Amino acid sequence: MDISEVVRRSGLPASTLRFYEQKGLIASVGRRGLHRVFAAGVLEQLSLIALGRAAGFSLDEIAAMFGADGRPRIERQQLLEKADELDQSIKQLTAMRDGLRHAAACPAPSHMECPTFRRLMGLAGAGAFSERR
Amino acid sequence: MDISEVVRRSGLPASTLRFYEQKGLIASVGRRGLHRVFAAGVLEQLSLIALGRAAGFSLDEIAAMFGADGRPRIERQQLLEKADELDQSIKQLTAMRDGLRHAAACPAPSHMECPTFRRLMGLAGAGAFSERR
DNA sequence: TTGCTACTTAAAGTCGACTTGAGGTCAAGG
DNA sequence: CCTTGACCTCAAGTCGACTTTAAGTAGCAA
Repeated sequence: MDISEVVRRSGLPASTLRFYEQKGLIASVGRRGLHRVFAAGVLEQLSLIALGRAAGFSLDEIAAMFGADGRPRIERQQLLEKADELDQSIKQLTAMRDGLRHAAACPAPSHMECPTFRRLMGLAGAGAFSERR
Repeated sequence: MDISEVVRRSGLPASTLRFYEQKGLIASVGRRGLHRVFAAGVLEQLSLIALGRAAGFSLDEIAAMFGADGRPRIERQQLLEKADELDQSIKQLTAMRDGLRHAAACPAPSHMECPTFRRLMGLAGAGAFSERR
């Protein structure tokens, strides 16, 4: 496959593919002239990268999950840790969502008079939501 | 209050306070010599900013929520829209968390042989989790 | 009055994940 | 054979939210 086919089948721009290759996340199997040639497996690798990104791993972390052979070797421990992080995020986002919905429905003239809103503000001010995103 | 007291009571570094002032998010009530003097209300404003950030609003969006007087005027509509966005995120994160937990527990020798994991990969590769974070 | 130190400014730097631009090469179709 | 346009490289730019640095000023204790 040449790069244009990978672009077509992955939906990613060519610049991203070159960037990923430079970072060591994917590899081309060789060149035809100057042009990169990719193996079909690169599409699966790209899906895995997308999954890792969506789960919140950095590109460097994802790079570390590929062995020298290009096959993934993912520690189950790492998945569990990330799942726990996601649990934290989900809890916070849920509290935030409920707070926002309450404030939107709250009859107080200004949000500043709504105790629910103020409680959420207090939490945020105290850093209860820091270290996320 | 001088800046050091705001630092102490808000937990934010002075550089952030100056940056927020420059962005128009907060305002000092004047100067004592060169030194900024802040009104007590700035602490509440900072909490509100922290809340906005935690909910996923950008600093520019938050700035737009303050009237010229410094009092917040927040559209209920905007809160509902953000709540809906959060719902989306929560759904995706939940799916991701469950998928990771499954993969961690899955007896398949490699994650690549786990159908649940592969399904999640497929979704990610197809962009099902794009436009988040 | 001196001197310490906390404050001030403006500009530049950081971080992650890419994108963009300038300038160059070459495989393939006519 | 020649043109075309898809591909190449390397460096620099972008975005958001700050932080850092360098150089300067002034409030307050002694």
